[in-house]
Amino acid sequence: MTTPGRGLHGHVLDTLGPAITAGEYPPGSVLRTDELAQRFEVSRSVMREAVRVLESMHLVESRRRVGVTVRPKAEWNVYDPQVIRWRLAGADRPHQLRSLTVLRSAIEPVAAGLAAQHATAEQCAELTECALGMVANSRGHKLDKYLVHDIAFHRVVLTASGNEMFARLGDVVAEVLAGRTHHEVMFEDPDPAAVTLHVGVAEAVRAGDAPRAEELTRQIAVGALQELDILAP
Amino acid sequence: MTTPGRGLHGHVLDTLGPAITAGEYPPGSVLRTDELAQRFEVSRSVMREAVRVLESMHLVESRRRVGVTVRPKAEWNVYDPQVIRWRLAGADRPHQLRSLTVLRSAIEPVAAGLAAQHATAEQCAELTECALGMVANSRGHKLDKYLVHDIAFHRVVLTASGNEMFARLGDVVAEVLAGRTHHEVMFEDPDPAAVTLHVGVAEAVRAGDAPRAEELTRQIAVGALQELDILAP
DNA sequence: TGTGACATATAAGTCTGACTTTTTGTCGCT
DNA sequence: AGCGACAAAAAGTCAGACTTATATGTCACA
Repeated sequence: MTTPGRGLHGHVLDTLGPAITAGEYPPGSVLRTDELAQRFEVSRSVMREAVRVLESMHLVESRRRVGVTVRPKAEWNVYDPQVIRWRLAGADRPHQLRSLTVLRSAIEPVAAGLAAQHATAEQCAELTECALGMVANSRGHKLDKYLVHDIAFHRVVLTASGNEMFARLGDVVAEVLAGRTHHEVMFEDPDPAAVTLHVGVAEAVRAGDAPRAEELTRQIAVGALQELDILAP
Repeated sequence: MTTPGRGLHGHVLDTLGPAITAGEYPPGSVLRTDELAQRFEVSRSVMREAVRVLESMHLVESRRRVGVTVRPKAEWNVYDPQVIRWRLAGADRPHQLRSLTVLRSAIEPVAAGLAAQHATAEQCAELTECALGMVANSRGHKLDKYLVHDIAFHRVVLTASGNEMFARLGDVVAEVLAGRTHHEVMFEDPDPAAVTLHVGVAEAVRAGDAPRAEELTRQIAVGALQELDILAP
């Protein structure tokens, strides 16, 4: 997604970020800039830049005469895409995946309802195209191709909602869907009911039927929650 | 909220951040580190740290031989609390307030439903206390006191949901509520219906009645949307 | 006239060392 | 025990020199 390790400070972040978000340094742990600079074999300037970025994510706090202290998890900027990626890549993955799926279940139905009101003709076309692509790859071990269309589908819905906050969740949803397909419990072929629901959403959006688009998307969300045993089946 | 201007690089951010998020530099604009360092009368090291932070927010992109280019709005990390504050403080305020209110309307009902299932006894007590505080200050020009309890109420609900992503929206909701009271259209006294709804939510959460908590919160959300003319009355 | 290789200028990136500032812990005095 | 002065520690700041990547212009050749 984002270019990894761009520059020396990026390389440092690629190591320190995952370590912190994985809880390797408990809250209150103290790091010292000079020591870190030595450990990563970079200059203090580079290390300081890395610390500034971690600080802007509220992962750490830098105080004079004390050092760089790790903040409690409750203060982290958990919506930062970088933080989300780090957590998804580490031991926190299952927990993060659940949090995000609950978030999706709240957002996407509303987004679909708004999309039904605001989607352009072009977006409607994209949507049906995505739905068709899902149908076409819903049988016969074509999970990867299915995934591409699934991701595109949800991204279009979020974008078409016309709300910038929703739109920016496209990347997050993509990570969740990809994660589910590649690492979590995903049956050999996707649930046919889910595929049908996606087609229905595309139709509802095209027809401008907001309540129906919202309701169908809510059912998709229920399915996603059930997959992770968040909701009783 | 967050300590402003902590250190020189913080002061630079306090000026550059609002300027960029206000659209003063159109997407693609090129800034040069050295020039900025001169303008703000800081060393290049400090300026570089500031740029790194802006880069981590996806507000700018730094490339060799080119400079620091401003990214299009669609790529910004719009969930970054700092970015939200900057936008709320600038000309983008009304638009940002609308986006956030729509976000709230999607999240909070679900959060309330979850809170009804997961809230501790202590959280239930806090909630009723907040609701009572709202009732007590709902008449007679006590908007500021009312606001305090209103903010606390929504923060408790979001926290009690047990979802970390929801919980972290507490600050955002606080900003929206404060913004509505202080700058936007807010009648002399809060809508009595809204107050009643809050009391109802507190009761529903205490009773563990998730559907009711969700539905009542949804009605609160509808009210908030109507206030901003997002929803037809 | 167009195209490819090459040279050059430019701005970010990096490193180092010296200095400043703030904060905290400690020690001695009352 | 309380209080104030002092010293140490770590981040913060700055200046300057050097490195590296790369966009762009130039020139020879087809």
